[in-house]
Amino acid sequence: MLIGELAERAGTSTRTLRYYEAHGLVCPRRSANGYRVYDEAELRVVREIRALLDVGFGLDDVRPFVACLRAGNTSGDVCPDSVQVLRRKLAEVDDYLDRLTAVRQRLHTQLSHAIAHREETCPRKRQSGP
Amino acid sequence: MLIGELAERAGTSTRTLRYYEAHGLVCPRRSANGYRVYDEAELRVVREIRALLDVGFGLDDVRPFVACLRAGNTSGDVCPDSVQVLRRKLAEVDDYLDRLTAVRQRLHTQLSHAIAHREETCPRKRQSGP
DNA sequence: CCTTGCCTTGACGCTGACGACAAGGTTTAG
DNA sequence: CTAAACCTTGTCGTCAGCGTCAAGGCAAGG
Repeated sequence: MLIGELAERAGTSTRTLRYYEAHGLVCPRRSANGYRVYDEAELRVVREIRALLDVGFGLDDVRPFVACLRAGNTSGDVCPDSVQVLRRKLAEVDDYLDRLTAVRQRLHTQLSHAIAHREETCPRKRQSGP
Repeated sequence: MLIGELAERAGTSTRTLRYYEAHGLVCPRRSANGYRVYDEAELRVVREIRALLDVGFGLDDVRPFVACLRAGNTSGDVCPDSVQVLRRKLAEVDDYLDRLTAVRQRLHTQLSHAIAHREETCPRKRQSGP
């Protein structure tokens, strides 16, 4: 399978695949003319990468999962390193959720206050100011 | 007040203040030698900007609040445009919270599954594989 | 006069995951 | 022969909010 086919089957671009390769996530063989040749297994790898990136992982976070798949596992998340990343990411997400919830609360309060204050400040369009 | 003093009092850097100016958020007078001169009111403006950026707003989102303060209001969020931005941002945050919650759920499930699968795959260090 | 410490503009660096384009080689079909 | 449709490497651009020099002007103290 050449890069174009893999890209289409994985729902991404050739640029992206070359980018992953440059960062050591995939390492295709080369045919005589220098073309990248991927085998079927790489499709699953690329899909794993994409899925994890979509969830907010960085390329570095993805590496253990790729290695896990390469090690012959049917799923990329069953290896210790992957589990560790999962734990860390879960904690990060929890943290972010907390902060975001706090921000939400703050915005909500601010909005209510602003509206109330507006009622008070500009009850009608007329103003009696100096 | 010169730029250095404002930066320190606002808890930020001179670079940041010049950046805000370049993006039309502050517009100080200039003294004879070309130095930026800010008055006290700008301190509140800069603090408002910082507070909103910390909450995840972009510079464009901040503009209405600055204008609102400049219009003489004691608070930057009482003007219609600010309220509109607040509403939009609140909606965005709610949206993000939803997605993040979904991701959290997914990570949680994946983690449980991975650990369970690991118990199953590697109960002891020995393996009887092919 | 010299140093110190402010200030000025200008321009590049950074982070991440690519998109877009350039300039060219290869293979196949007509 | 040539066009089409693949492929190659390399380089620059993107978004945001600054950090970090660089090179120089201005003011005050010793």
